[in-house]
Amino acid sequence: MDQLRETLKGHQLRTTTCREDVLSTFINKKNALSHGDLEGALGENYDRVTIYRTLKTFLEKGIIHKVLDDEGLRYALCSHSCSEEKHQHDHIHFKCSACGETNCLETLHIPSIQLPNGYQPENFNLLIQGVCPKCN
Amino acid sequence: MDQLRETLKGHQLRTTTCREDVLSTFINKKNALSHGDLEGALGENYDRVTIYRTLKTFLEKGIIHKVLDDEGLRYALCSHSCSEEKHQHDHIHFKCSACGETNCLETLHIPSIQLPNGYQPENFNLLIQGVCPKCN
DNA sequence: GTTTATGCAAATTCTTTGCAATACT
DNA sequence: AGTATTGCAAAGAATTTGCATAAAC
Repeated sequence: MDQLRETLKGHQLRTTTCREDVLSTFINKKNALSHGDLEGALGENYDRVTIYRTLKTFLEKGIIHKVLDDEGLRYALCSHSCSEEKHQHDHIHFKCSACGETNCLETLHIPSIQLPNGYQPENFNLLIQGVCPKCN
Repeated sequence: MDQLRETLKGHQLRTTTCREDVLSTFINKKNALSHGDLEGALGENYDRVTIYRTLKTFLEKGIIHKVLDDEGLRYALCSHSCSEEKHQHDHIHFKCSACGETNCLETLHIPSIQLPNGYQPENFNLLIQGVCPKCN
């Protein structure tokens, strides 16, 4: 896929098979993935450590972002044009208590909230837990 | 403090010095605390494992709840009357990027959000990152 | 040819489990 | 006395680091 190479180049990253595979896994399964999920998906192809480092690199370059819930840490693709400098910061994640999947609801945004005096908000992160359409 | 004993009894827990100390640490420092924070605060008085178990117990009994941000897992006191059965589920947490503290904004609640069809929400968890009044 | 990424081994850190001794009611 | 909690040791996960080899540009 040249799509993948483009994305990597666009973030000043060398094209390697591991990075391509990790990236395409995120694109195919559209939900948030943990390190373990990736390890499972990519089988024995890559070292555990390499996956850790790939995730770290992708985070730093703004290709993915962290998603947290009660169970732990996951990662998901940044929607459009995040980079090292600029990040999109208005995420709503939905975690299904039935199937366990976590997805970004990109079309929604978080309504503005009146904070008490002195609080200077910079970004918002909403996690909603419940039952998703597939399991409903 | 008899206040502490009352709280523990109220949740069907035996009074032990470790539980009292953990609970009073949460009450004194009013922000969210990680396992490591508690270990630091309580010094060498208790075993690391005991603190893990105390946190787990407090969680189960509804004395504390989990707070998540980019850095990881923390815990904070439940506002009023959470119990094993009933939990209050509408948290807004504010994490200060300057001092690193995370606090519950208990007086606020999350505005209702129109989810796409099929999503059945059960609880909401909003993390706002920015600068808190103390650091502003 | 130079720089960057990978794999392997090993070190750290985080969290859980089993069990005997201790403390609580 | 009877039951729940603690501490210690040890096991098991999760994550990080160093360094030599291999791959990308």
